[in-house]
Amino acid sequence: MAENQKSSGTESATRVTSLLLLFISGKRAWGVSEISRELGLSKAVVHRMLQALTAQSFLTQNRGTREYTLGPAAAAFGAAGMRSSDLRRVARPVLERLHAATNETVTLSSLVGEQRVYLDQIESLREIKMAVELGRLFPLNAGSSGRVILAYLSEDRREHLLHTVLPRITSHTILDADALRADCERIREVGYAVSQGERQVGAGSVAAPIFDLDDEVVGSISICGPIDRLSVEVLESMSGVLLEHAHEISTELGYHPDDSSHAHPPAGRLP
Amino acid sequence: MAENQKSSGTESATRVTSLLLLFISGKRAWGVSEISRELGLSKAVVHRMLQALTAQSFLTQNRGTREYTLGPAAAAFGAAGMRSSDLRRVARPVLERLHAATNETVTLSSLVGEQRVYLDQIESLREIKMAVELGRLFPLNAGSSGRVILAYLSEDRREHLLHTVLPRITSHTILDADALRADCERIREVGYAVSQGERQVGAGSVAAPIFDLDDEVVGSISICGPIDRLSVEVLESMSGVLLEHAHEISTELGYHPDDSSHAHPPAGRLP
DNA sequence: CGGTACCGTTCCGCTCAGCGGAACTAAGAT
DNA sequence: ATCTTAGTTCCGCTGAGCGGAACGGTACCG
Repeated sequence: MAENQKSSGTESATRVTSLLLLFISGKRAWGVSEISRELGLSKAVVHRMLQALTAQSFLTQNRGTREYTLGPAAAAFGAAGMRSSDLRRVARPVLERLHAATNETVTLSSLVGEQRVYLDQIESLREIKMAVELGRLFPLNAGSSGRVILAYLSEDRREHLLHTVLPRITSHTILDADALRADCERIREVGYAVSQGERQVGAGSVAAPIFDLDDEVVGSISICGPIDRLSVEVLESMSGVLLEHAHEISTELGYHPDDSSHAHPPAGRLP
Repeated sequence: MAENQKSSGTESATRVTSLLLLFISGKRAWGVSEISRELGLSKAVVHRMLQALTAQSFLTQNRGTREYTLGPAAAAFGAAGMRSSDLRRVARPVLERLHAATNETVTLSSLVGEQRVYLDQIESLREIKMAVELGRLFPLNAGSSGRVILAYLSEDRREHLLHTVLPRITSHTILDADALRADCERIREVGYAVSQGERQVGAGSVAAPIFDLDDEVVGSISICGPIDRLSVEVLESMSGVLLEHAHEISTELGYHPDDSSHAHPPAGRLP
């Protein structure tokens, strides 16, 4: 998790972002030494960055424990990010229809670096239902929403990710690279992913990918809920309507499957 | 607006945050040259920072216009930032009681740099009601929630702010520095601020400050609604209950008005 | 359709921001 | 009392990255 990819641009900016990203990776409060170990930077550097970010209200320091947490500027920054998210805005009405059609919780995830984040959800109206935590990062190997993104990533990025240490979330999380590779292939054949209890015990979900106008995967939508209502068979039976709705979002983002504006599936930013 | 205060910590981190903060100050999309002018940095520097931030999904670049907007990683901070706000968590139950007592919309604002942001609200149950947009930044000179913060800022910070160009939000926004100074003094005498139509036409509000354990103002709560229900007299009559609730929040944050751990109203971070 | 005025992007040599090892203090834990 | 681990501060050396200049692209002229 302490991987710093060869960054374009200035390194100092990348440091700031990776520091900030720590605070949405589960753990809320961090100390200087913890961060220094996690990012492989000297305590002095981390301390100075934390001071700067605290002065700008992006972080706040707990007087007692001396630990840092996200501050009001982070909240404002995030709210602005939500508002100006094309994906979220475009997906909202489609999610509403999907929710009406299934009466289960439906979610929207977005790719962020080599992880994903829940950008939106509409909860089921049933009494027993599932609800996810918005704004928290999850790895791509656990759960259908993540793995369907993994399956449609460019091979370079997928392989790079598969060569890192994959985190275990539940006892059902798949960690083996070969198993993941095989599953990704299966997912690409049918167009959607199904999972049970990989990210959240007692939960089942089916997810479909969303593409942008460059034909690259940018996120996914899912139907999810308690496992005793959503067996594999039920999830499979929902894949049709799910795929239709996912495709609708992609189309509105400018995706054209038959588009050949690029010669082939494009890789990075090389000419 | 292109002010860079003498920052503690590393300057490069401050640069990154001030760049990010640009994107929550109204304008959604920014180009390299615009930012370079706004922040007083060379285009080369800005370009490199933008590349780094884009690679990390904090920003995305519009292929057509080449302008940058907030990306999915930014959106991830929305929910996460809100969740980890102490102020918000502590204030929530108090806001609920205040809402029950008044049946008007009640809001929570937090100081961010020289502006404020709405962190939370509970909307009135009436049909004609007011609702604010969470996570949006507003200047301190417009509206009661902002000005009550301004009134209790340290004199240094207040004067510094009054010497900058104040933005006009509505035709009723007060811009004159002397008028603001006088109003701040009046506010400190009674402990609360009242405003009508300064930030939002047709809206009236009364606001009280919230202090932390350093006796510094960190935010405010307000009661607000349509002006024809909330005349100045009505707003004044609500100030008592408002002040009680605000005080309750401050106390839970560790505020002790009779505390003399510091000799006098403290300024900055000097020993 | 050459001229003009922007835009974003890239290059490269110089320089000072800031890195990091070390020293220090504070607070638990043993 | 001693050990461990936390956060913070200091200072001299150095390479990350600054910024002026040059370049290529696009849009709007007259």
